[in-house]
Amino acid sequence: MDLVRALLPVVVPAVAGGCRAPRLAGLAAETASDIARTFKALADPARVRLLSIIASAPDGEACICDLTEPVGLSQPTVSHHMRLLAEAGLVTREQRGRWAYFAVAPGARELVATSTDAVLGDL
Amino acid sequence: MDLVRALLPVVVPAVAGGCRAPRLAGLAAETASDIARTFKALADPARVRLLSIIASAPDGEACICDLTEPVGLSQPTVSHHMRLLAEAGLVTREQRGRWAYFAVAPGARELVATSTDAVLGDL
DNA sequence: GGATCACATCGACGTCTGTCGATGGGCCCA
DNA sequence: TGGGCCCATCGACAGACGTCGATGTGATCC
Repeated sequence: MDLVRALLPVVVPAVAGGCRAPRLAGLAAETASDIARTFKALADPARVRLLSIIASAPDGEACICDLTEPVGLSQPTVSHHMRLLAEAGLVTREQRGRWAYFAVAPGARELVATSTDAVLGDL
Repeated sequence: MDLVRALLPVVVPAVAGGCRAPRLAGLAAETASDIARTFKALADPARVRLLSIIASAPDGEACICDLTEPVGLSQPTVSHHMRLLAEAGLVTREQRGRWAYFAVAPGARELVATSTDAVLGDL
């Protein structure tokens, strides 16, 4: 039997030898996937830059053609990233004439904050 | 010339037709990569679960053998994920005897918060 | 000292993801 | 009505990523 672990203040089955996990539990698999999806949207340098550009824009919004050049990516690629950000609920998309204007979603900051709390615990 | 965009309160070169980007600027490429690296560590369901398990553990720490079963992954895979979380500065690793104990890093929550502020603006 | 245990590393494999050029669909202006 | 512009979608491709079994490395126990 292992003395070190036996002294730990957790309920451990009295089995000799080996590591007996104290049945720890965390987030459910589905919940974890939802949270990961939010962070995944922020897990790419291009999307981080795109989001920061929009957030710091004078009007708080920008269209694809405003974003292509600053990030140095092709138009389809920028469009693809914006789609992911929109699907994650981090930006909103508004079609005005030929242009598609993107703005940081109202609940974006809170979405990240609550996700963080869900993982780390909101104590 | 496009009337809609010409009325926008941004300095736009007087060029006829086409989208003339108002030279928007956001985070630097290197800064964006650093931030994305933090979020990337949280962009996987398995790592989200692992982190939440550790955060909710009675002692605030857990070893690999405590984590393998709850997430339903092999030991090498869990070890791999913990390595990534540690490299991201989200968890700390402490070797005690045969076991490696992982705990949520002291500055984990702040790391995510400051990263979020850097992207969305800390207004 | 030999057996056992916890963990890290390695090599391999399938899948996901970021990127591009080409193309198509709307909208606007002349 | 025709042409030009913005944007989304498609198909393709390289690279990154998650996962596993097998193996190596220390530390512990008998």
